[in-house]
Amino acid sequence: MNVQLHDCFGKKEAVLKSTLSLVGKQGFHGTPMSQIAKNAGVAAGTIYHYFPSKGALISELYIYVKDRMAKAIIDGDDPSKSYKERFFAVMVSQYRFYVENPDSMNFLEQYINSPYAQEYAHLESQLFVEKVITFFKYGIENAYFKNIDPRLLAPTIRGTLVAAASFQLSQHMLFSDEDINEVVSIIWDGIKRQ
Amino acid sequence: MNVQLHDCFGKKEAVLKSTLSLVGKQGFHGTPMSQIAKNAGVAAGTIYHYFPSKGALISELYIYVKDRMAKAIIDGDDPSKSYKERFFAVMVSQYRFYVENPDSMNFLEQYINSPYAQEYAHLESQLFVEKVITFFKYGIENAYFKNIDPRLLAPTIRGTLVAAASFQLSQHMLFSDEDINEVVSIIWDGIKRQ
Amino acid sequence: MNVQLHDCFGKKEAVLKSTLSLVGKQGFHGTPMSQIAKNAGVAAGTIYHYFPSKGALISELYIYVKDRMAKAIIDGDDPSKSYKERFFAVMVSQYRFYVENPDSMNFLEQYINSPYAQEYAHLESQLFVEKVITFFKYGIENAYFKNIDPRLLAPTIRGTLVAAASFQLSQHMLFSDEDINEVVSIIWDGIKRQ
Amino acid sequence: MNVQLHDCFGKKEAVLKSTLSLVGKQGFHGTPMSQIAKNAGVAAGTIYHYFPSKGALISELYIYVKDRMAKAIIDGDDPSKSYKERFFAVMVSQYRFYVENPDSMNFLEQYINSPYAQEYAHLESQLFVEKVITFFKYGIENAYFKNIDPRLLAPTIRGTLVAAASFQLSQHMLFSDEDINEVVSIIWDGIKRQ
DNA sequence: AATGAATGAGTCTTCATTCAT
DNA sequence: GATGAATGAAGACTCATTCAT
Repeated sequence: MNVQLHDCFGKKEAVLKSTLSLVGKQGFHGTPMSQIAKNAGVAAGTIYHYFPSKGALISELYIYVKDRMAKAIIDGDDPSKSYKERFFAVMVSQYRFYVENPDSMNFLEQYINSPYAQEYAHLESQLFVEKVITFFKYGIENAYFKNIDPRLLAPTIRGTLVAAASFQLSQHMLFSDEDINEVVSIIWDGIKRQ
Repeated sequence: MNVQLHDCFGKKEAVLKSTLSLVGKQGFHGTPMSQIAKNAGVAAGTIYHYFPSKGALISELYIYVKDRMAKAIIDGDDPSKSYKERFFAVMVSQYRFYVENPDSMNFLEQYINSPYAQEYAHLESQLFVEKVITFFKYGIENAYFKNIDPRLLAPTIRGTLVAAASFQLSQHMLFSDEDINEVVSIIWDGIKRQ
Repeated sequence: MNVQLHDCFGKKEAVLKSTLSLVGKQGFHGTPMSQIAKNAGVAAGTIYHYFPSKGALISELYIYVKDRMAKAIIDGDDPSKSYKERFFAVMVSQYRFYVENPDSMNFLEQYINSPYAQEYAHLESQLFVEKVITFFKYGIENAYFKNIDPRLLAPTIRGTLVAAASFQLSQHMLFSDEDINEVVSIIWDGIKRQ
Repeated sequence: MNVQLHDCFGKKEAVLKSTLSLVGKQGFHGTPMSQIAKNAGVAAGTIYHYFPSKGALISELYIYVKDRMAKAIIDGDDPSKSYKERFFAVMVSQYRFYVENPDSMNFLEQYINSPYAQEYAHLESQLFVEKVITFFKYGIENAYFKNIDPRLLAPTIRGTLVAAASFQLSQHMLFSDEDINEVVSIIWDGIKRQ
C-alpha cells in the first residue's frame, strides 16, 4: 500500500528512465516507442497517457535530465569559497555527472543537434537557468572572464567537458583528480581574464 | 548531351551534395533516400549504383566533407610563420569554413553523435589526419601546448569553434576579424603551455 | 448534491446527448468514447455501466432519437382533419424536427448507412412504428397513395425531407411556410393516387 | 506484352476496384488499407504511390464511381425523344446502375454522409455535372418541373431511387419494367409542373 | 455507482531497398 | 548505367474496453 504512495509517479518516471537509457545507446531513431514501453514495463499505449507524442517525451526528458544535472552541479558549490575555487568545483561536478551518467551525456549531446531541440526550443530546465547560468553570469559581470557573450560560454564549456568525459569513457580509463583539474584548467585558462 | 561525357562522376557528387544539403537541415532521419534522389536529379535506384546503403552514403559523405574542410583549413597555413601565428590562421580558416558551410557543420555535428559514427568508426578523412592532426601533434610534441592527449585536443577545439559559428549563424551577425581572434584566443589560452 | 438524487438517470441521458452532439458533427469513427465521456462530464468507464459497447450505445441512441422524432411528428397531428391535411401537417413536423435538430438528422442519416444499422437491425423505435408507420399504412390501405410497398414509402419521404432540410441548413436560409409546403407537395404529388 | 500495355494503369484501377468492393460492404472505417492492398493483389505501400492518403483514395474513388454512373445514365439517353421520355429513360438507367452495382450505390451513400465529403467537397465528377446536372437544369429552365432549386432536385431523386434499389436488393426481388416505371413516376409526378 | 489509469491489438503511413525494363 | 514502380517490414499513434480502487 505504502509502496503505491511512493509509486504514484512510478510509470511516468519509468518511461523517462527507459527512454534515457535506450536513446543514450541507440539514438532517437533507433529507439521505437514499443521498445521504450517494454523496457519500462508498461504497455505501449500507456506512454501516451503521460506524453502526447514521442517528441514531447524526448523534450520532457531533456528537462528532466538537465534538472538532474543542474542539481548535481550545484551540489558541489560552496558560496563561501573564492569564485575560481567555486568554478573549478562546479566544473568537476559537471564532469563527474557526465562520467557517472553517460546515458545522460549522450542523450543531451544528441538532443542539442536534433530537430527536437528546434521544435521544442522554448523548453528549458528552469533549475539549470536559475542556478548554473546565473553562476556563469556572475563570473562575467564581475570580470572574472573575458568579455564573452554568455551564450557562447555555455557550449564552449560543454564541448570541452563532453570531449574529456567521452574520452575517459571510451578508453575505460580512470581519471585522477589531477587529470580532471587539468581538463578544467583548459576551460579556465581559455576564458579567464588574462 | 556532351555534358554527360564530362559528367561521368557528376551523379555521384550530385548525390553527395544533395545529401549534405538536406541532412544539414533536416537530420538523417528526416531525409529519405527518395528526397535525396529527387534533389540530386537522379532516380532513387541510381543512388545504389554508387553507394551500397544509406549508411555507406552518409559515412562517405563524412569523408567527403572532412576532406573539404581539411583543404580549407590547410589552405591558410604558411609554414614560414611562427607556430602561434599558424595556429591562429588555421583556427580562423576552420571557423570560416563552418560559417560559410553551415550544412557541413551541421552534418558533422550530427554525424559525430550518431550511430553511423560508431558503425563506420574505421573511416576517417586521410587528408584531415595527415594535415590537420599532424599539425596539432607538432604543437604537442614541441611543447607549445599543455600535456594534453591529442585525442582530447580535437574535440575541445571543435566544440569551441562550432559553438561560436553556430552562435554567429543563429544571430545573423557578422563577426569582425577581431571577434574571431577573440574566439580563437579562448582556445589558445586554454591549451597553450602557460 | 441533492441534484444527484433527481439525477439518477442523468448520466445515462448525458451520455446519449453527448454522443448525439459529437457523432452528428464528427461521425461515428471520429468520435472516441473518451471524448463522449468528457463531453458528458463522466468517466470513460461509466459509459460501460449503462451500455455494454459502443455499438450498443449507438443503436440505443438510434431508438432514443427516433422516439423523439416520432413524438415531434405526432404532436402536430389532428385526427379530426382530412387525411391530406394530416399528411401535410405530419410532413411539416418532421421537416421542422430535422431543421431544429440537425445533429439528430445527421446522426440518423449516418446510422442508416452504417454497419451498426445492419448489426442492430432488429432494434427499432416502437413509438415510430406504432404512430408514424401506422399513419402511412392507413394512407396506403385507404387508397390515398399509389400502390407502393410501405417499406419503399418511408425512405422516399425521408430522402426528400432530408434533402430539403440539409439544403436549408447549409444555406443558412429561412424557409417560409409556403416553401416548406412546396417541398411536401413534391412528396404528396409523387405518391398520391393520381 | 500486349497485356502489359492494357495493364499500365492496372494497379491503380485494381486498388480503386478493391476499395469499392470492400467499402461498399464494410464501410470506410471497417476497411483497413492492408485489406484493400491484399484484395487488390498489391503491397500496402503500393497504394501510396497512387494515392497520398486513405482520404484521397476514397475521394478519388468517388469521382471514379460518379463518372461511371454518369456514363451509364447518359448511355440510355436519346435526345430525339420527348423530355418526359428522356427523363424516364435516364431515371431507369440510374436505377439499373444502382441495382447492377450495389457496391457503387452503397459507397456513394456512405460517402455523401461522411467527413470525406466535407473535406474533399471541391472534388466532383465533371462528367456528371456536365451531362446529368445539365439535363436536369434543362428540365427546370424549360418549365417541365416545379420551380425547385436544382440543388434540391438531385438529392430528392437520388433518395427515391436509392430507396427503391436498396429495397429490391434486400428482398432479392426482380423488378419488372413496369415496377421500375412506377418508381420513376413517383419522382416525375412529384416534381413535374402540375 | 463511479473513476480513469492501463492495456494492446489494430491503424495508417513511411521509407530503405530491389529489380524488371 | 539509369530508372522508378513495387515491396513489406517497421514505426508512431489511437481507442474500445477492463478493472483495481
